[in-house]
Amino acid sequence: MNAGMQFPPNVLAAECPSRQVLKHLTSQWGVLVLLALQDGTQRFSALRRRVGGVSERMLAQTLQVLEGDGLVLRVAHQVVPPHVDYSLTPLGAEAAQRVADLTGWIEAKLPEILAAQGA
Amino acid sequence: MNAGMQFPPNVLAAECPSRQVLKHLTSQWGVLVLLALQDGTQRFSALRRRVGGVSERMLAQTLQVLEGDGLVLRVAHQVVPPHVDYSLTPLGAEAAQRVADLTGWIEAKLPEILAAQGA
DNA sequence: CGGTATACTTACTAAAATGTATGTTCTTCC
DNA sequence: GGAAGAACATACATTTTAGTAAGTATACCG
Repeated sequence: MNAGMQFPPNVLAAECPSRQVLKHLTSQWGVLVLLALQDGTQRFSALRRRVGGVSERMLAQTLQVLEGDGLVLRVAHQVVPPHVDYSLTPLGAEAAQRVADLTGWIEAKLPEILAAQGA
Repeated sequence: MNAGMQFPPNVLAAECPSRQVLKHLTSQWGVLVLLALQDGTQRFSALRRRVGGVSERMLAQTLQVLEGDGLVLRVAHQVVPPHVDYSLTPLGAEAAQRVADLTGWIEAKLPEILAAQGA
């Protein structure tokens, strides 16, 4: 439907829109937020505590991007002080699974990788 | 062994060394190079053509980082003009598989994601 | 009453990633 | 002879990403 789009999608092609999605999913904070959300619905401040080192600004931005891709669901309860719940959409859960596979592998193989770095 | 290291490794912890590896693997060009190398040994210029949009500078830098993590093997034949072969190490092949799972998923679900973006 | 917590936004700054252009060294092709 | 190709390194400019600080409205706790 789109002008620059090609079939099938191919991330190795510079102009393919999948490239943008890839960037979102593999962004530093995108990966970690997806991972954190695997534990279930959480609110902003809880996520911030869970994802080590993320700033409020980056967390907010990352959540907006992921929401824009349909991976994260944002539910704001109209109360004061604010209460907002974030969770994975079904699509987001699938993505989170692949991301978790990758991070899980890294954690498991870290000793080997660290050893290779030393060499 | 390392000072700041913790057990078990946890990417959600800001100080964990797995964070660095994650950044290497999920870097824009890191992902695509790993993917491209799944097709087997290739030389620099071939990789450059295969990975759409990568500059010589970025490709060289990315390959060095991946080599440093023990994921990519670099073999230089001492001839002129230069001939250098790049391939995945066994460790790199495992990583590439997870990365390919993720990118494969993105390519497959791209229509859904694009639809979500429109909404 | 003063401090804390909530979920952000906005403005400004700093750091990191990336691109562009150029040089290298020699060989093959027209 | 001049151009192109190989696999980079290096210097410089630009873009993207990220961090810091401050502001917002209100309610609860002591």
